[in-house]
Amino acid sequence: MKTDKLERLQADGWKVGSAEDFLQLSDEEARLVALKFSLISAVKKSRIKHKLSQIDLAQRMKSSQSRIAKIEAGDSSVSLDLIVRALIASGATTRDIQMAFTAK
Amino acid sequence: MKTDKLERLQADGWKVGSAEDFLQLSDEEARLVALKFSLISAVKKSRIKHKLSQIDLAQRMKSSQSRIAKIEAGDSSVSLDLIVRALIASGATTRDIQMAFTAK
DNA sequence: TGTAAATATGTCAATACTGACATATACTCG
DNA sequence: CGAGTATATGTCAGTATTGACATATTTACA
Repeated sequence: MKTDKLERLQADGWKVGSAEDFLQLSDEEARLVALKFSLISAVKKSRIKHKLSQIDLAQRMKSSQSRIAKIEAGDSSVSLDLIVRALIASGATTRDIQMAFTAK
Repeated sequence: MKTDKLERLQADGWKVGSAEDFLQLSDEEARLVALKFSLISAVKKSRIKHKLSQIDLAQRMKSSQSRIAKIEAGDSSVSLDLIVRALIASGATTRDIQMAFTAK
């Protein structure tokens, strides 16, 4: 992973610790972060595909527009639960979710 | 889903609301719950497969034995984040995780 | 049987996540 | 250029989730 991306992650509040820690970041942590970003990307794609605005999606899942924006922005305050909820509510099929999990 | 299972879910703190609500439970909610349980099952399988005790797994992911027990018991206080962390820390491969999604 | 290891259950203070709100910025089109 | 719509950002009080701990129960096996 490139240094500028690392800096962005840190600036966004992701607890990656120091650069040294990050480079030694356990495979487990790295995989979890990668998984989250993969699902986030799938949320945005699915929402657009189904022609839903952030407000539409927020209403479907009883959340708020600002929270959908935070999900798609990769805000560190967003849980995996919420990401998957959004993905499901956006109309993604089980196969879509599976592929998001599989994608590197 | 059978009534006794519904009662167990409610007793365990899952917010499924009344029986009527549950029967009308949105497909979204049902899919999320199903996904969680599928992943939980995968955690237990993977931990056993890799010959790890709950204490071993807890140490790997810097959690505690009691929390691992709660994960595997399907405790409603456990987040999807923690379940996936456990799955990854237990040694499950990306393919294992994918299969957990595929499993009904 | 006994007993050591593993797993389960209950609690709680600390922390993380939440929806809601206000407001700012960006994007369409006329 | 506006005006309307969509998305982004910052904040916060309420709620959910956390690791840790004590303790109970189950399991494995001599």
